[in-house]
Amino acid sequence: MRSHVEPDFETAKNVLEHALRRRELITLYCECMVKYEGRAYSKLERGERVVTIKQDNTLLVHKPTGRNPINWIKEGASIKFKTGDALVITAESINPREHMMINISKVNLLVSAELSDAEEVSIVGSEADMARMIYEKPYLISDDFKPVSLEEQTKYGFIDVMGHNGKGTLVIIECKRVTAGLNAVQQLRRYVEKIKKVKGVKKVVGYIAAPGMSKNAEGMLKDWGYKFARVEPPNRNIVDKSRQQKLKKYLKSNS
Amino acid sequence: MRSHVEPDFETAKNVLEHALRRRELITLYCECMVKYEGRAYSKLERGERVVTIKQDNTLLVHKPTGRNPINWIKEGASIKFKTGDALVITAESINPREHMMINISKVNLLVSAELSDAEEVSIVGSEADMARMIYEKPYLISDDFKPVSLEEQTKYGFIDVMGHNGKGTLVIIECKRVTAGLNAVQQLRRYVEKIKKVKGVKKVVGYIAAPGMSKNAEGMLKDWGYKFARVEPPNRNIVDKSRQQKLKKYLKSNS
DNA sequence: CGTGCCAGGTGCCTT
DNA sequence: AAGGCACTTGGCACG
Repeated sequence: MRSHVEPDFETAKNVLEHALRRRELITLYCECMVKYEGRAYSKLERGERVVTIKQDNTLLVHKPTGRNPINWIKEGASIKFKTGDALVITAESINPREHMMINISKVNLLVSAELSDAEEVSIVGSEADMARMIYEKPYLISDDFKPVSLEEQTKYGFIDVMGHNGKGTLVIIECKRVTAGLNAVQQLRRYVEKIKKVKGVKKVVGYIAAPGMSKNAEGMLKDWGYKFARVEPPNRNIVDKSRQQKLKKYLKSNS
Repeated sequence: MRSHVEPDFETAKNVLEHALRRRELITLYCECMVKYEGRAYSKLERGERVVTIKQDNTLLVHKPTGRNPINWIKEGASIKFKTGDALVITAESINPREHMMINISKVNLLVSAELSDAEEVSIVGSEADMARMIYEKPYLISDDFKPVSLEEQTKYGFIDVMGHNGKGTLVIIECKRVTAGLNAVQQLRRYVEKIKKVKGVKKVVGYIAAPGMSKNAEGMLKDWGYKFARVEPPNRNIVDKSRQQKLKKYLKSNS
């Protein structure tokens, strides 16, 4: 655990190089200018930001607001430091071929430490979870739906849930965990058409299973003769409702 | 600029509340456990991470590696701190209804500062830039292409470049800055069909303009009678090549 | 590797 | 607010 307040460039460079070698996670509060070239080209004029170098050499530049880094370079970059009129950090990666340059005119704070974290996050509520739920509770689609397979691979993509109805007609289901749009319908169509061709059958029933559909998407769905089943993804928004009501009032009164 | 090494929970809570009120950017190196519920449900067991609270109350939890936060809550969350056996941070937001809880068993480092950054990043090489380039250099598509409009809005999406050929037939171009896939072709198809209907014409020429196409996408393109024009997005990979060669060797020798 | 596609996608813009 | 879509998308799984 190292912490340096307003170090000069030479000190900062030494600390940074040491921390990078030791694979420490580095956080840098600084005034900087950033240039990026690679998959695109970008320039960010001087301002105060937080630069992070992670233990896999991921490099992030964060503005004081916003969820996403304003500039970044992915893991495995080659990172170097130079001093002169400024402290300059360069990061370079191949595949994709990219280069980033951070010109730092003032280092306000520099901290670093090695973090140990073996845990992976576990998430419930993905599209796969939704498909599984439908497989287990086929009545969510219709009374006569009999699921047969999950996440079947085809050349045109993979089909979330497949099965048949009472009359032996194939049924294909495309799940979306959020409102389904035009894209979802076209995806469904691709699968239906492909399956028709491959299996040599004339009729295949196609379903969109989602919490909702956009209006245009619904129109397209009808045009092509597919169906919609309203299904909520599992474990969505189980946040306590009364607490949320109180929060709503609170935020309102403070705005 | 405040920096606290291994503060006790009570101190940390006070500092955090003060920093939050002052809208400072907070960085916290700590050992923590994270639970999230809202659009999905997730749990992350105890480990060492960096927690960031940005000046708009964006909350990020970063693992020691990887580009993206492992947990987050977007700007405008209501953030609170509690102490007891642990230091607990809760963040709550409505729309979407979400809740996050960070249970901190050890605070290794706590820093905060108010950052000032008025600059916006400027990016060159987007799809829009590509469309503009084609508009100015129509020969990139074909010798007889005459562009007329850019980013035309339609109900079924917006069309990157539109124009006609020498014979007065409408030409629609869908740009992709990376290899075009099945989705791109279906997008193009949607626009072509829509335009045919709206303008009441039988023939519309459709183009994909991209640096490349996937094999399946190419097949689909041919099936539907559309065309492909190989176009590189502007300013892509202008990184010095000889320097990259050296880097490649360097990384190889160090692996 | 490329190809396809989900993501707690995010962010932007337009109706 | 809803919808459509690009993104230096990122990330994974499968051929």
